[in-house]
Amino acid sequence: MNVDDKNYRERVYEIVRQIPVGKVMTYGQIADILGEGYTARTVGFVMHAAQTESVPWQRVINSQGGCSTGKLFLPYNVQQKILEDEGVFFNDKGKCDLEKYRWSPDASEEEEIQPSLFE
DNA sequence: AACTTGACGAGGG
DNA sequence: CCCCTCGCCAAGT
Repeated sequence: MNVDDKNYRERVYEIVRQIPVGKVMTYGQIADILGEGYTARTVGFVMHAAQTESVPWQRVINSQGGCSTGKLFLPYNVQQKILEDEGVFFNDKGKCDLEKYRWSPDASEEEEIQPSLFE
């Protein structure tokens, strides 16, 4: 039952570690995968400490397609810079096209083999 | 044990 | 389309 305690963070890290280069996920998206009881705020809180957990924390952005790193911790758009370096394009407003870069774990996790792909 | 904070998000103006 | 408000939850004081 209490499989969670503080292990829900591990679940977050596991999910984030699966995000491929050039793709991103939103806090709310991850919270939704964790299940009921978890919200985007919680995921954001976890990600705050993710930098020391060897996870591609930069691939998690807000639902608006921008980086919420808050300009108070990092010099400035460090996260955006890294993502741009990974191939994610941001417009002059600091937003990227989620429809294009959003990634879902079950999309390539559970469907690891696609028979009809060779049709 | 209560109050405050924060890498969020949806909705209304 | 931008801005403000309110709701949500875990952690730190």
